[in-house]
Amino acid sequence: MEFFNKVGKVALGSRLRLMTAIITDDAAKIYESYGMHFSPKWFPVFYTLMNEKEITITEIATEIGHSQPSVSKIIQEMIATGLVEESLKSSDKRRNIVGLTAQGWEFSKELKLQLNDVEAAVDGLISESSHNLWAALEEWEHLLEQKTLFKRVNEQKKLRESKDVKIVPFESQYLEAFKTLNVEWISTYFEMEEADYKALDNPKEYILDKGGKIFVALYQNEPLGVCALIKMNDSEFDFEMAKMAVSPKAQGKNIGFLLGQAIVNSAREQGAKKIYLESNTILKPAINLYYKLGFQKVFGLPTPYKRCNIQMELKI
Amino acid sequence: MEFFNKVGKVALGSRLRLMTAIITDDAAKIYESYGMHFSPKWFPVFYTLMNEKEITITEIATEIGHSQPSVSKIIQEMIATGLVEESLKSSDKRRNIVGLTAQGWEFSKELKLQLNDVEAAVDGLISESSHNLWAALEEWEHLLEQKTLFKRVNEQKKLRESKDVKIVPFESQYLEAFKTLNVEWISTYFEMEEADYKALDNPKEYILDKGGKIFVALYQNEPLGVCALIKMNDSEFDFEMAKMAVSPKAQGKNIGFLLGQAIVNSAREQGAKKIYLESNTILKPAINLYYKLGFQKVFGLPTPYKRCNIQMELKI
DNA sequence: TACATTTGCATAACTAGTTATGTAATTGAT
DNA sequence: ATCAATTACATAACTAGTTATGCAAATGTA
Repeated sequence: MEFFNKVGKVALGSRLRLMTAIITDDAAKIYESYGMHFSPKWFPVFYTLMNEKEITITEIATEIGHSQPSVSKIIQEMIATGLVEESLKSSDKRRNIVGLTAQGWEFSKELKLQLNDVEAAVDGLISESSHNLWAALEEWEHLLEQKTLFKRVNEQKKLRESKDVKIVPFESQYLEAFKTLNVEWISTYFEMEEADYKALDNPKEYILDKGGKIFVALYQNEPLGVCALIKMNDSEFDFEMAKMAVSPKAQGKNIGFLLGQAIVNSAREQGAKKIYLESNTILKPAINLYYKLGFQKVFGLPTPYKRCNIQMELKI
Repeated sequence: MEFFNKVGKVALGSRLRLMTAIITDDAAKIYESYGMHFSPKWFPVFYTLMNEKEITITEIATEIGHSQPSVSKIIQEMIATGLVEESLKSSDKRRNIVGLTAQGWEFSKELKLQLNDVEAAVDGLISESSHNLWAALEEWEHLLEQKTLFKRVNEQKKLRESKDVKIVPFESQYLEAFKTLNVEWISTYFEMEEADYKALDNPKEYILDKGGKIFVALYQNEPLGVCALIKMNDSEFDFEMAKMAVSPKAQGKNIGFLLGQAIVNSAREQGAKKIYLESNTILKPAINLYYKLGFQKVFGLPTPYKRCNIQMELKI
């Protein structure tokens, strides 16, 4: 298909569907040419019955990776042709234990011959090709089980968008953003407190003039994230990371991580030994982010905030 | 899937279907996470419209390898969401020329970003795997175009069944088979002639005693094919291959070829220089077989048979 | 110029799967 | 012992494709 070369690998799904159609169409012809009245879609179920002798419908479904209704329908069709019988001995009347009939067993002998031929043909195809389709499918099942395509694409998205994020030092034009972004999330999850208003209304006095820093994340030149590095009173070398806020509409762009990195780098440049932070465990993505940045839980330090129920520290 | 390892490569179709389902399920999630109201199945059509600007439904169908009704339905769905408009200028009123709306073009910009992410994710998967699924699919499309799976399986069947075919010299117990197998095909396509009855009723006198041979093909100990090598009157070293007959129920087991080989080998052992045969061009599989055995057309020799319209010869 | 054939498309009916739902039988918890 | 929860299954309704069919428009041909 010329089309696939044009579109590129995003059409993987379409290409797979086409190949599936080609193969199953031929499968139907193959059964016919062997004089077998057998639908290709019956195969996984029939094969399972050949090996398991007696088994319930749900067991077959999990074995072959189909839905239970799918197996249910297939079994009904095979009963109609006389290959399978149902309601075999079971004390549990919900369960429908099915197995092959004498005719089914007879048929399985013919089927085995055909399977050998098909297997040989597929092996031939594999040996003629330099890329092993069968092995590739097996490998992809594995890789996608470990991390879905969805997750992989989202990682790419984050990566791309984080390239458009610029972390810049605070300027007076970002005064409003610094306050509104913080008020937004704090008042969503908690109540604004006295200490919040102090820092958000007067960042110059409470943060910058005391030797702290504020960083702003710009996405397409709009300030969508902020975070402060505040010098702690007790020690020359201790800082607090606080007032991190990212706009909900900019979530998933890695902004939190980039701000955190900027904070840590800045602290390091200033010769910091420790960075401390306070948070609340209901903010799960934030806590995960802090761990990712290298923070560890600590206990028992005093705090002015009611909402604080977890304290963390990063030793530099 | 444990199942596929048990079953082996005959389940290729099932495995492909499962992988297709996994990929398209994730595709739907991906569009959703980008905030796009877009169904994955629309993609090939939409992509074509992005590149072709204006195009008819049938043209799209051939381009992307779908059926025309499939494209017809997809276009209707996309018109309903406002991405596509139809009935664009055309003097031919049967044709429905479709193209993207302004909204469609707007959407295509977003889509391109997403496509980059997907392509990067798929490339990532390919580089993580040792078997390239994308390349394998492309290769298989090619290989199956050249020779379908159906044909490949049939070749394997022939190969297997020809192993169960034994070619043995004539014995008196095969007298009846020699006649009935020949009468069967001759009277199907032509009329029995005087010369037929002579040879079929008295093979000893007319064939064997004159230094000829008859071979019988046994499949599961049943005589299902016969063929004679007859010494020609004019020369010590010339033979005729005649009275080849294979039962219709044993077709496709390579029996004709095996009989032909036996005849040729026997002639060679007796020091033959030429083998001659007579046939009719309506018997296409037979003529093909003779070519396969190495026979070439010759012209103008006398023959007692009305049904003969082609004469062939193999020089040894 | 008339009429048969071909073309382009929509619609209907089918296929092989899915999810959602209802029901009877069994199991578990008080 | 009773009642809620779970389980096994069938059935219904949906999805994404297919082939079959019918109709109107265009083309080809005598």
